[in-house]
Amino acid sequence: MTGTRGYHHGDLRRVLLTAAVQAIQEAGPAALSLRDLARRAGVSHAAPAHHFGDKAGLLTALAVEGFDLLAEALRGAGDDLLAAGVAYVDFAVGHRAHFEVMFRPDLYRTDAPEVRAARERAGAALRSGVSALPPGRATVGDARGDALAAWSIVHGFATLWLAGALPPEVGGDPRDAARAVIRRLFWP
Amino acid sequence: MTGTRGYHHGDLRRVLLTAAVQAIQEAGPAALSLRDLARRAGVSHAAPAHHFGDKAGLLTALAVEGFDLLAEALRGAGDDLLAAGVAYVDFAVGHRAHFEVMFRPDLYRTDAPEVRAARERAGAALRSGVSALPPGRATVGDARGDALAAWSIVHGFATLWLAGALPPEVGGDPRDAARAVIRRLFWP
DNA sequence: CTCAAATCTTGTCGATGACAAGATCGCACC
DNA sequence: GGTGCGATCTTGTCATCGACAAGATTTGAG
Repeated sequence: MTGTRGYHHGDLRRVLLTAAVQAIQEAGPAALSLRDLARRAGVSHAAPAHHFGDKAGLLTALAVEGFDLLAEALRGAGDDLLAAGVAYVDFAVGHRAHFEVMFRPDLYRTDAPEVRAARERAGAALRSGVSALPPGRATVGDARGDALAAWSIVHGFATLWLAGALPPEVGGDPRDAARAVIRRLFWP
Repeated sequence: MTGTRGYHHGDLRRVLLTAAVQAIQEAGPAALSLRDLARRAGVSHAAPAHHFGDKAGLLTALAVEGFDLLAEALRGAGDDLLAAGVAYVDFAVGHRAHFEVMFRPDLYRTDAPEVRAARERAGAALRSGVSALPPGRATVGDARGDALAAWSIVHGFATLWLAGALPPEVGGDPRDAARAVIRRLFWP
């Protein structure tokens, strides 16, 4: 139970997921290799298949974990729109590997029941974070449209940040830059 | 010059790029295979390497082409902010393969000089599209911040749309949905 | 204590990317 | 009109990868 010795690893599933996060942070999801993960974990090349079936299975598990981590982060931000937006960007930067997998439907099985459920939990947290518009800026009509606009702007900023597409003038702190961007949406 | 006969293909480079666009649209960039492209083009498995060096080289060429197509699309939209935003989303949906490669730095050589140049051309077109804010909504301070917010919201919407992450209530026409989202940024 | 299921290993196959070496073509130059 | 050289494409090869099959080891329920 304490480590990696013995025939049975003890907690291989978790170790593989953690190694996958590490590997994706280093070289992106495209370069991910199950055999490399097995080497990192000190097990044989076929061990990962037992826990995840195939590569898409491992990434499916990673996506589920990612949506749950995102839901948790958004809940922690409370009902404040600005805080929720910053939390979204902060999650993307802080859990880059999860985030990069979650929105790449060609990499995993988006229709798996666990994925649907986790995605729904994150969606509920997101809607809750957007539900409270700033005072003096009541919803004029379509609250769903407000939510979509808010999601779009934070998702776009996070994606551009992660892609390294933003010019250097934006600065080095994603939270500060994100705040300035979000403010322009509902505090014009 | 007219086709694929003979030892020399005639226009293999272009044919391979077109086949790559097709293949990426079918199965995503992760499933792209140089040997599959060679089969589609009717050439040997090593022919692509001559034109692009390696897989990253082919995707680099695809990214350059994508940034140039984007610049062209944005210039076509003129100086209208709303039109430029819709054009951005329209480009992402209409040139899905290019767009999915352009913002994935782990897939190609983002520091190649041709990439830097093409990216700069697209960036200039983008800034020009955002330069003219709607009447009655003059820039209060930071025009660069306005541009970043506009880029973020259209990029985020396009990415979420392509990922199939948006709920069905958004509707089937990305241009209409994008217009509604963009309007919330500068016409609150 | 026994045995079945869970876990991991070894072995293998087809596919892939990258590289090397050779064949063929086209064109500038004489 | 030839000729040689560079560009283009082919064939051959190797290490790596994902997936699968079959076997070995361990755990734990009964």
